[in-house]
This record gives sequence, C-alpha cells and structure tokens, in this order.
Amino acid sequence: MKLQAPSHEEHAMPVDLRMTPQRSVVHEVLRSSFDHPTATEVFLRSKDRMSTISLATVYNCLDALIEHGLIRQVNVDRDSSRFCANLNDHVHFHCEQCGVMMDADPIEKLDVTKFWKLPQGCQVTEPAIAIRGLCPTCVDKNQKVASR
Amino acid sequence: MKLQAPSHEEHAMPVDLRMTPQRSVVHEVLRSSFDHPTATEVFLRSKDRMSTISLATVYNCLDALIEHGLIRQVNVDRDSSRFCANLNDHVHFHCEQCGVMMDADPIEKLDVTKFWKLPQGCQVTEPAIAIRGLCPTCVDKNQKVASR
DNA sequence: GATGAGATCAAGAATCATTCTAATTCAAAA
DNA sequence: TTTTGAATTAGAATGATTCTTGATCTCATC
Repeated sequence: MKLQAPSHEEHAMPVDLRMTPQRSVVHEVLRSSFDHPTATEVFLRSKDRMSTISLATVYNCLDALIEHGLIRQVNVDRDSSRFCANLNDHVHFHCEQCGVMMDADPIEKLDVTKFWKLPQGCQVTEPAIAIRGLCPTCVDKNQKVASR
Repeated sequence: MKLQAPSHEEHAMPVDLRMTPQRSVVHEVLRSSFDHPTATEVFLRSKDRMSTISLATVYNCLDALIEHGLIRQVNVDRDSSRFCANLNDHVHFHCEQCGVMMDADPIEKLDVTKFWKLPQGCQVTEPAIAIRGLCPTCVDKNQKVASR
C-alpha cells in the first residue's frame, strides 16, 4: 500500500517514505554531522534526541533513508560503514592514521574508460573512489614527532 | 632474528619471508586463480593441495604474503576481502550482479588533485578505485531476460 | 647429531558489525 | 472504530576475521 503519492521516476530523490519520528531523528543527526559517523555513532547521537531508539531501528532507518536517496553509505576497506547526508556529487578522503573522513568536491568529471582498459563488454555504473592519505592534523602531528 | 638477508628497502617486493609449505601452497593457489577468491575460497583450494591446512593458517599466510608484497588484498564495500596475485599496477572492475571481479590495466596515471578538491593540507597516499558495473555475462543475461 | 629460541601452525574461542526473527506498536484507509 | 500492512524493538543469529594458546618446526650454534 502506497502511503503517499509515488515519486516521479525521473527524479533522483524519491520522496514516498513515511517520515516516522525515528527516521527524522536519524536523518537530522546525519544532517548535523560532518564526520561521517558509523551506525553505532549515529545510534548514540540519536539517543540524545530520542532515548528509546534502538540500534536495530537505527539500522532500519539508515537502510530506508539510503533506499530513498536521502543519505549515502560510505565504505572504506572493511571498516564499519559510515553515513553521509551530503548528496552533492563528491568522493571521500580517508585518513589512514586517524580514520577521519572528509568530503572532496569534483573539479571535473572522471571518465574511467580514459584511464583504465576495462574488460570487453563491461557496462560501467559508477566508479567507487576513496582517496587515502593523511589529514592535515595527522601531517602536523607526525612533523612534531619527527622533529623531536 | 633475521632468517635471511634483509631485502633492499628500495625494492617493492621484500623477500625476507620464510617460505613454508603452507605459504607456498597459498601463494600458488592465488597465482593460479584469476577470480580473486575470498579467504574461505583460498582455504578450500589450498586443501586440495594440502589437506591438513587450516583456515587460521590460510589467514596467517595471506597476512604474511600481503605484508611482504607478494599478493594484494582487494576490498569492495564490506564484502569479504578478496586476494590477488597480480602485482602490476591495476584497479578492479566489480560486477554488481554476480560479484565477479576483474582486473583493469591503467592507460595513464590518474592525478586525483586534477579531479577533486582535497581539503587543505592533506597528503595523498593513493587513490583506492573500484569500478562498478555489469560484467559481459550479466549484460547478456539481462538482455535475454528483457527480450522475452 | 643435539639443543634452544623464536617463528609458524592449528583448533577453537572471541569479537564485532550487521542481519534476522518474532512480538508489539503504530498509522492510515476503510 | 476496525483492519491491515508497515515500523519498531530486543535479542538471537550470522559470518568474516582476529585472538589465544599450546604444539610443532627451523635454523644457528654447540
């Protein structure tokens, strides 16, 4: 049973999602977080706003929000998934030392077929790009240690 | 205690690793596999050559081989890690439908700073790139289903 | 060849993120 | 108000990986 009018298929962001209090809280937590929290971190922050919410519900809400294009899931290696409410086209910079994750906005569109020879007959959906390195804080930290 | 002469630091592939029968088997399994098997798959294939080998040992051997640069670990999302004996510079194409993973060789080097605005002060180590899409087999399969 | 120290191996327990299950609650349509 | 399917919840289950511990092996030296 559809609870709201179905979204237009051609839109990137469907809206036929029942906005329950729990889903609102999870969404709001992510929209006010800039550090790409894990599910457990989202759960802890959600509890501040709704003390009865459970971890299972947070997982359910994250799934629903992802499915409806309201948030994005970010994976780097096999670390816990992280979540992100920035829907603009962007990739993630991941600090190998402290694990912090930062958004990096595109300058120009990458055509993967210009850079890699794909096996004959493949259909590309999307490249998954994570840029690894050291964040400014860790670069500083290492310099101080090195100069002692 | 060093068991063999230390490798030259400037070489990409250190060799001071004791090549035990178990490590040889795991390495050989990977060198003769072109499908990027998971640890469990490596374990099953290794048992054909050495029936007494354990999963724990396969994990230990994989770690040792990675640490010494003889194989590479490949992660896509939070799926089980896969392993790869192709040491040439390459990225991975991952089929979203059947999960198969294929190597894609580079045409030219990608300078990530040309394509994305990194946060001020970041030091880039390496981009982690996985290209998602449909493999030729799944493209075919879908066409047949669609044309019925 | 025997010995000792450290490396490696193996089995099973432990961990941890995530998913599943089943019972309960809720919200919108009839 | 009743019905019906969806959402929530707590806790169990899953599954990949890591840890622990004791046994075994290897090499350098005696």
